[in-house]
Formats: sequence, structure tokens, C-alpha cells
Amino acid sequence: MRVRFAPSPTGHLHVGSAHTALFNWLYARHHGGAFILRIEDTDRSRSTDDNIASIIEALRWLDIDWDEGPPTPGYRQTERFDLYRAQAQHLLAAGGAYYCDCPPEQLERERKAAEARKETFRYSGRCRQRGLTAGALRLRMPDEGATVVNDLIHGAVTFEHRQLDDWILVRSDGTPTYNFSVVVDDVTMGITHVIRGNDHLSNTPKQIVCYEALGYPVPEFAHVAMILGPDRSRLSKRHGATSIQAFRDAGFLPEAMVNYLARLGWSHGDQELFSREELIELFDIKDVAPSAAIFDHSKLEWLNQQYLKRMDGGQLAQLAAPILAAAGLGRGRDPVWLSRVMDTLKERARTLRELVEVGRFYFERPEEYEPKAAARLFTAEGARRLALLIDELRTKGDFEPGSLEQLYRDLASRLGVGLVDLAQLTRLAITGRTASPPLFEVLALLGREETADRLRAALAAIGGER
RNA sequence: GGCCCCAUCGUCUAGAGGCCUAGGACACGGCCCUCUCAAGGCUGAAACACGGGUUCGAAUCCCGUUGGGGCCA
Repeated sequence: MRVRFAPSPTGHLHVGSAHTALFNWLYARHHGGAFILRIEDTDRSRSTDDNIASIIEALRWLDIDWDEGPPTPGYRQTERFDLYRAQAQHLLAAGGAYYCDCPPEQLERERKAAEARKETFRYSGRCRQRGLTAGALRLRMPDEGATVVNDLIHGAVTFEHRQLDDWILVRSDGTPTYNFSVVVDDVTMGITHVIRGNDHLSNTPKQIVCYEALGYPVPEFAHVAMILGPDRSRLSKRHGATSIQAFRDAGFLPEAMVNYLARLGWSHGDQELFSREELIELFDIKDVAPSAAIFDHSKLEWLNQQYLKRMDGGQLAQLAAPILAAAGLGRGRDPVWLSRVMDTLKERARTLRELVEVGRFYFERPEEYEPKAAARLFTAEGARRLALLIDELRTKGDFEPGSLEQLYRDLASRLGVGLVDLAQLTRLAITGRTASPPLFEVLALLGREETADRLRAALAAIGGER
């Protein structure tokens, strides 16, 4: 079996497109078939090479690989015009198509009239017998009966032929229409299963008639439900980030993205987490749901965190490196140290970006202290305790989490206060915040010198305020 | 407007006539754990759009209504 993903390079790879690409890819990998990438760039005004590069980059990032497609020549529609012309001539010769020179204005009038009668506009077919040799090329459609699309997801969907008219295959300027070029491409590429968005279901009966007129077998069809925004309209830019790159840049992992997209419209019992191998093994079209799904950002974030948590510190350090660098942090740091830092952060962030934000204090001293907490903790009593801590931390122990905790516990009981009192005071002084990874790990990672410096800075800040 | 698709908690979904007192997950609330925040564990609230059939029995089958989406312009 052979499937294809055929994006129009009019923008970045949209999550909806990525969704159908993934379903095609999973289907091919599951059944050991071929996955083909084809670029539908007939709309020359909106298609750009940059967009093609961007789509390819996004697919690579998702690790969706193709068996045939760019950069091999012949997989862009603009390179295939000879094929469309040849098939059009073939149809014309066989009598399946005919030229039409009806002026657009007249067609428009008829369309309006049909609308006024509350009927479907259907081209009259008046040029059918005229034997013209130029104009727009129309496909001769049956006047009666119906075409049934046997969809793998929706079952049998019937379209009455009186709703379908002789549609244009090739415009009078010689360019093929979308529906025609798709059929020719799928036929010449030997596509056996067309898995695409539900928005193409209405086009399918026209295409089926074209396959038959051309004398080729009709492939299987599977129309996957669309992805909607929170307001139930088609997911678009006004709902926020929609391109795969945008999610990558926001700090999502490709594994999480693939897992999330796979679970949109597909499921396998109660399971939520799937490795790539599991997806390939378990995915099947028969388990794909027919109804549209709303894109849920918070579930994606949760999934991303699940993957973050399972990753080791070293990997995370590499993945976070670009974000760290962009924030001007972490330059020249020891990889082992960075890896330990990441291990303390990964359970506290849903994205790589958040991870860097949460761990910012590891790389630079706090510029300010949370005001409410400072008012509560940075008091005269707080200053006394800080001074005591500075003194204690200067010499005692080996500055490892275990001994640091012991030191704090001892001091707390000596002062007759809770561990929490000393911990929060220190946390605020060290990170500027009241929430952070476990304090003693943080202190150990920062080291004796840095810890002492930050505590002294906090002490000075208290003094300065009073 | 015509045609087509869709309809289970707020969201993703399980459910293929009796297993359903409708299950899981996200999000939300509570409790536990705990140096904070998380993570984790336990727990709570939360849905079969509506109306007719079919059947001993319907979330599941059929019809209609309503609502949402798409295609054609």
C-alpha cells in the first residue's frame, strides 16, 4: 500500500496538517507501506520555497520520514504539468471531457438564478455536443444515479449525481484545477489509500468519477476529522500558535507533540502515553473517530511534562541549550553540573521554556525579592537568622544536600523554630522566590561561595531597607 | 442557500443492545506526602443534545429536530 501527504506550501506546517501527515505515516509504517511527500504548489502566488523548506524542517523535527518525495525531482506539482496535460488530452480523446467557452458572466447569472430557486447550481452542459477545440476543459459527469464514497472512517457516503455538475479540469489558461491535479498525481504515484482532512470529503465523488473516466482503480479513502479551536471553529491563527515550529520554539518535545496529535481522534483503550514504536504497532484506521476534536493546550502541556520528567538531565541540558543561550544563560557551564541542575527542574516545568524560567536563579543572582515574602521574612529576626546561617555555612559540613539538611535541622531546633522558617528565609535570599527545587540540592549545586555571597547580599538588602 | 460530515463530563476519549450505579486522562476542588513549589498517591464534582420509534431491554440500531463543522460559490 502507498499513502501520501500533500501539503500546500502557503505557510508553515499547521498542526492540522501535521495531524493528517502523522496518520498517513503511522498507517504506512504499521502496514509496511510507502509514505510519499508531495508538494502541492500549483498556487504559485502563495507557494514559496521558504515554506517548502519550513514544512520539511517541521516533518523532520517530528521525525516523520518519507520514502519518496523532495528533494528527489518530480514531487512538486509545478514539475508535473506535462502529466496533467497528457491526462487531459487522454480524457478529451476518449470523450470523457469536452471544451466549454461559456462566458463567466453567463455562468454567474445562472448560478444566481439557481440560488434564487433554492437549488444547487449545476452547469447546464450546453457545450457538451459543440465539439469545441479550446476553452476550459470540463469532465462529463453522469446526470443520474449516485456515487458512493466508501470511506474507511465514515462508511458509505452517497452523493446524488444531480447535485454534481460537469466540473472544470483545466482552466482556459491551461492550468489544472485542484481536484484534477490531485487525481492525476494520486493515479500516477500509485496511491492506494487517500487519508486526508474531512474538508475534502465533498470533493471525493467528483474525483471518483474522474478516476473512472481515466480508467484507473479508485483508491481507498479515509477522511480524518478536523482539529478545531476552543470556539469550535477550524483551528487557525486567531486561536494562537498553530504551526509546528511555534510549538517547538515554545519548548515542546517532538515526542509529546506526536503523542498528543495521535490521541486526537484516535485512542487505544485507556492508554495516554505511547512511544513511537507503540503507535506504529497499535495504530489503525478503524480506531479513528469520525468527529472533530478541539485542540487542548493544557493536555499537550501535561503530556510534554510527562516526557520531560522521563528524560535524563544530560539530554535536557542539550535540548534546553538554545533557549538558555537565547536568554544569555549557562555559557561555559560544566555539563555534569548542568545535567544535575536539569534533574532538579524537570518535574517543575511543562515546557523547556518554562524549565529555563524556573531555573533562572541557578545562573544569575536574584535581582529582586518577592515583595510579600520579603515583608514577611526579611525582618530584624530574619537578619539575625541569616547572619547565623552565613556563619554556620562558612565552615561546617561538606556542602552536600544531606549534611546541609542536618545543619539546618540542628540550627532550627536550637533556635526553637521550624525547618520551614529557615528554609523559606534562605530560599528567598538565594532565589528571590518562595518556590524552588529542594533547597539543599539548590545550595549544593550553587556551592559554598555562591551561597554565602547571596546570603550576604540578602542581609545587606535587609539592612538597606531599614 | 444547496449538498456532505459530526454529536458521551468544560476538553481528549472508552463504550460496537444487557458487563453502565456510563470507565480513563487533562483541567478544576479536597486530603495525604513535604523545607517551598512541583511530582506522586488517594479522593470529589462533572456527560450519553432533544423528541419519536425498534426491542423484553438502547449511550449503543432507525427517523426527525436542534446545534456545530465543512464543501460549492
